[in-house]
Amino acid sequence: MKQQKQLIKEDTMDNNIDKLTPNWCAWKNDNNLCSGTSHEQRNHRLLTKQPPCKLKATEAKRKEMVFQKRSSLEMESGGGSHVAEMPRVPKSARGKRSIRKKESQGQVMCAFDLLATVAGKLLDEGEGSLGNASPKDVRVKQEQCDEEAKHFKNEVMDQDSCNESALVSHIAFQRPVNHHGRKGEDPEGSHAVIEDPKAKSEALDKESSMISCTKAELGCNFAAIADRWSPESVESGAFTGDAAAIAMPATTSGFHKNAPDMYNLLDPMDVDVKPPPLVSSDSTGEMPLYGNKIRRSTSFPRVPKGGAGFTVDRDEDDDDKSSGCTHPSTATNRGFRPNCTAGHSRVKKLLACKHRKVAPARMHKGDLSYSDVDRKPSFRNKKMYYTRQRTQRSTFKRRKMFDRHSAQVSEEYAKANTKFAARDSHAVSLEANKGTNSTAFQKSQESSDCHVKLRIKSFKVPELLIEIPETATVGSLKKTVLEAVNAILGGGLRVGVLHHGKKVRDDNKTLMQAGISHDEVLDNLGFSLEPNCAPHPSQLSPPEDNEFMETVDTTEPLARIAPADSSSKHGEVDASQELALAPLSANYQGSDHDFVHSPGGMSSPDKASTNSRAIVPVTPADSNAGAIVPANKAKRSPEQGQRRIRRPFSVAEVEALVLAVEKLGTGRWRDVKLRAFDNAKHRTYVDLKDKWKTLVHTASISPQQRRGEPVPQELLDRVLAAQAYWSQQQAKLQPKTPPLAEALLLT
DNA sequence: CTTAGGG
DNA sequence: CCCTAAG
Repeated sequence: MKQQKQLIKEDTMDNNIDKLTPNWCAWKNDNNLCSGTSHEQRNHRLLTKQPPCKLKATEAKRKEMVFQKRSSLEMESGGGSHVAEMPRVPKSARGKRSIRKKESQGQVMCAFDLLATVAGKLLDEGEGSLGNASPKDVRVKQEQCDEEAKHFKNEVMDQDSCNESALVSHIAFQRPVNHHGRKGEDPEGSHAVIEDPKAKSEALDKESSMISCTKAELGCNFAAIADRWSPESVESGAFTGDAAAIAMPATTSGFHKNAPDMYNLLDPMDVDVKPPPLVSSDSTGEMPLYGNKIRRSTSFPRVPKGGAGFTVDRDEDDDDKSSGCTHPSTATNRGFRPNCTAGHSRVKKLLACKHRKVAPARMHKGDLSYSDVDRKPSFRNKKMYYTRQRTQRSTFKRRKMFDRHSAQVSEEYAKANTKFAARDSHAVSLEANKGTNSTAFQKSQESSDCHVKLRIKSFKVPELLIEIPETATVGSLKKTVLEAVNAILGGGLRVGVLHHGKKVRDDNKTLMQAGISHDEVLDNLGFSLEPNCAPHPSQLSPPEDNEFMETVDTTEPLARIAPADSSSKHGEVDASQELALAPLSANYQGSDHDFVHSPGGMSSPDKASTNSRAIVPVTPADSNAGAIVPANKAKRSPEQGQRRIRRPFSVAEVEALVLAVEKLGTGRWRDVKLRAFDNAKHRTYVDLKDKWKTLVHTASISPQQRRGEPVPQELLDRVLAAQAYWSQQQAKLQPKTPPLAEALLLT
């Protein structure tokens, strides 16, 4: 056992070796054999009392490395299973190196309560920290840009550029620019016109006097607004002065099926940007404010500086049938990987969430949330995933209380509330005792057209955790904060509608049905910006919503934060940020490939190869999707003990699993995990083991008795074959029987 | 932390 | 999927 571990460590730590042997799995196998990783071997050793062969293994590893690499490659490619092993990133590199380093350097997290930020405290506090630079408050982050980091960075860049253009084109294509009234224009023009033909036609069917837009629509509108919170707009102060004006057509329904869409990260892109030019400029890759470093900010169209009114044009049929919230991993984040990665790597978002193990596990490695902080120990571990998950688990109980508490707090922070006030009545402002308030809204209603017009003066943003070198400039700090905000708004944002303090969950209800009518006192209508996590039932019930109803005019603050020097000449900051960021996305991507490729036979080669560079959303299987989402998706389960959501294995995953098991054999689930599901953070080796168990069972029962997504018989056959083979091996207890996976495969 | 198994 | 005993 020990030897095994040691060897594994070596494997993971020795970058050089890793690099020399892309196909480390192969030689690792060998090592395992030597080190007696497999049961047979272990057993054999025990039986034969063979002394551990640590040295032997190690030496063998190096000596045979080359050979192994070659032969294994041949073997794998020839064996019918095209496991295009992507160059693996040594665990050591994937882990939270940055974090580890940070810790060692006595960095301190600098948490900005966005709320406060918005409330205008940011500058005071933020700058204060910088200025006073008490070692405690400032974290110095000095990451070394090792080759891996660079590599990753490059990859990220590439991908991003692709994404960007892709996204832009997407936008351009799907959303012919619609110009709509801007705030201040006559009632007619100020209506948010939803151009969805369906909606329109349906609208006709409805009583014009009915306020029937669905909540989803409302949400979309807000998402649109949120999107406006772009650097440009902020910089220009547009956001500040411009209250977002939304007018919901009295009779716009028919978005039902799109409802889930509102949770989709793609939402922001659906916003109709007023000036077409902007879109185009974006597509050209112009990055007004941030330059290349901040890609995510350029991922979607920005609102013109003028901060002109805009409208939401929501129609896109959603490809995501899954309620964006329920399946965070799969559905929600597809479109925004870049955002997530970028934003999250540097910003630790405190997602509320009493999410249990899941959430942390899903966070990107670069993420460090409060909760994570608590688990510091884990971060030093090379095996992040496992560690994390486990840690979570083990720590979970102990931290129940804490979690609960933080969860609540976070939730509060996570909500941005909106307040509506009759147009004529000035925005109502409640005491923001908590300072958590985020939004101030004004609602203007015109009974004449039955539109409920809302004007959002400001939003509260979820709490953010920001880390920045103490050598960073104030400007960079501002920039960072802005970025953080953007990350949230752009990627992990959801809008919740509160009515009378209660969350209105049914997106298909019309406003009228929900009791939100133009002639109602809308003071009870509120909106909340929430992390784009899977909104779990539990989280939806917050009776305390009222707390969020406080209204604070945060306009000013916002403006102040945003103006960060667009020209960030703070190499340090950027560098560190990038570093932190790059590995993340790279990892993700890499894993992506890994995953996609693993299934070799199954997934079309094209797909696989293309995928690497493909736009994020393309995620084929799903396991990967899951990986992404995790980042900003804090699954919140009020009940700490919430069971993990069930994620049925896709055929692709099954194939990957089968493939891995064929090669590694049963009983080495951790390796299987590493090999085939390294990126599927939601799949633990236990899960894989269980899956295999069920697969074996499934394979042995009649097709009629099988349930769920049918697994190709071919795979099941392989399962049985592999199972048989490996059990036999185990039975034989033959130590020196190398994995005859090939044999199996060739059979 | 991993595995193996039962639930 | 969860939980736990064992190693």
